[in-house]
Amino acid sequence: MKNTLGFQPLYKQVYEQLIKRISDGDWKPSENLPSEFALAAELGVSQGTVRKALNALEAEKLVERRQGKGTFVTEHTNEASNFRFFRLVRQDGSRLKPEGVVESIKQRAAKRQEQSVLALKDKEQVYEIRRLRMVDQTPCVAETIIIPQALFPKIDQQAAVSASLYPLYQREYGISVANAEEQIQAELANKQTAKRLALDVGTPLIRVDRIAKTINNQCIEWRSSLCDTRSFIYSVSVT
Amino acid sequence: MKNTLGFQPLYKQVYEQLIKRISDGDWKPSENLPSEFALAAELGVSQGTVRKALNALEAEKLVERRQGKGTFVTEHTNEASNFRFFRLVRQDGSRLKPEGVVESIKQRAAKRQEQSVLALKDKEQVYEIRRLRMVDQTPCVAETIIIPQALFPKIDQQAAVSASLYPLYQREYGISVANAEEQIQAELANKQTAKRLALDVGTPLIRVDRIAKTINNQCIEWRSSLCDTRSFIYSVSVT
DNA sequence: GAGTGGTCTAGACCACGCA
DNA sequence: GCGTGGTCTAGACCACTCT
Repeated sequence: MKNTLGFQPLYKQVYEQLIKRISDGDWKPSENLPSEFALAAELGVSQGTVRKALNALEAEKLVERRQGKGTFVTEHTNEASNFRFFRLVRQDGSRLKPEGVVESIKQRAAKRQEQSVLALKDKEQVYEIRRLRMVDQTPCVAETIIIPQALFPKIDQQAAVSASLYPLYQREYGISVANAEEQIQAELANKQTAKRLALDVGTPLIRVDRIAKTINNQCIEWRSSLCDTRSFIYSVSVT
Repeated sequence: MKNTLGFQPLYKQVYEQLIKRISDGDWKPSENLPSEFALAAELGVSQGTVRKALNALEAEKLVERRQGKGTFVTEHTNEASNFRFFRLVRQDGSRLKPEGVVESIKQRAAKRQEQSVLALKDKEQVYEIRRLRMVDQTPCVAETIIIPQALFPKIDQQAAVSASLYPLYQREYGISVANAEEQIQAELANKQTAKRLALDVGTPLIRVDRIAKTINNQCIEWRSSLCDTRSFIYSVSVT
């Protein structure tokens, strides 16, 4: 790893190298990476350069570093994943702990739009998961989740689909969601949605369309959530 | 600035010191900060420590650094400010350049909720600005903006209120918006909103409530935007 | 060419976690 | 007491900008 051929700064090369090895599964979630000195020796760079790469990985939440313990691949626990990706909060700003109720899981061929969003081949299979998220026994979000069958085989036989999905993706399939794009629109509850969320037809809802991506920017989930925002509010900070 | 008394790391102290001097106006927007070596000499620390502080400031978009030129206090231009804080995009993801049409600017006493959000005293005065944002001659957002009169004197006499406001705040009043919290709810267009946005009563809209803060976390604006999301979509990335 | 930030290195010392 | 990451320093060299 000399700098003679590379156009990229050394620490960037180290960064990419580490990303590759993490996504290859060289180190599992919650597993210890080698120490800074060990990585530096292995890659033939100084410890400071490795540190810069590791700090960048930490900033993107791909690893967690703890003084005295070491560097760990970020693990999606139910709490952390929920805190990071579930953006509905109470009026006072406090966070929710929603439970999931699975309505249905179907396997079918991907529709055209799903093919393009998830980069699927023609006629490729997907799972369509329909869930309700409940807070205090009251439904507040109706989700439709589309994931490629090839990436998540037999997920319809998993009992844990009612919990947070991202920990399941990571634990059972080795797929970690690294970031997501969300798009929000307003719409009215139709008859079916009204029934799912136990509210009146014509109630205004927000539709949150999320495309979730891995560390390699591969799109692995398309999730559409209809949220009743009378009790809970979608909250985000702009920096 | 020795480390004997400080509980904080040196670079953090430097960081806070620089924030203070920026918000005191020691350096104006788009003005050059001293070089790393000059700051290091002045503060009695090494250049590497100053660099760490400056990089942190850059990560929070408070300064911009350019190789060969120097470090500058971030300037809110119309384009940059719009790109950063205006989150509606077209269906294809491309960004909008909205124009503003001022409907009214009134001065009045702050209401109770405004007092608490903006940390105002009883009976303190605010401006209430009502604007429409237009794209291609079509109104898509109806805004109500509340700002303390004490911070923005005579803003009702400014011609530039129809443009992006944050550049105006910075240029005319020396107040820079550093970050914001947005909360989103769905609601139906009432008669007045329907008229403002030229759509039917009962059309579903998203209400985006934004609280904008300065570098010192002082809340300086409360903005409520009603957005027609049939043509444009609120877009945000979750990391 | 002079001055700026960007990269890379090497080494010292500190704070934390654990056996 | 050892190994980890966290801080701080000092110095070398590179890349970019301006004059």
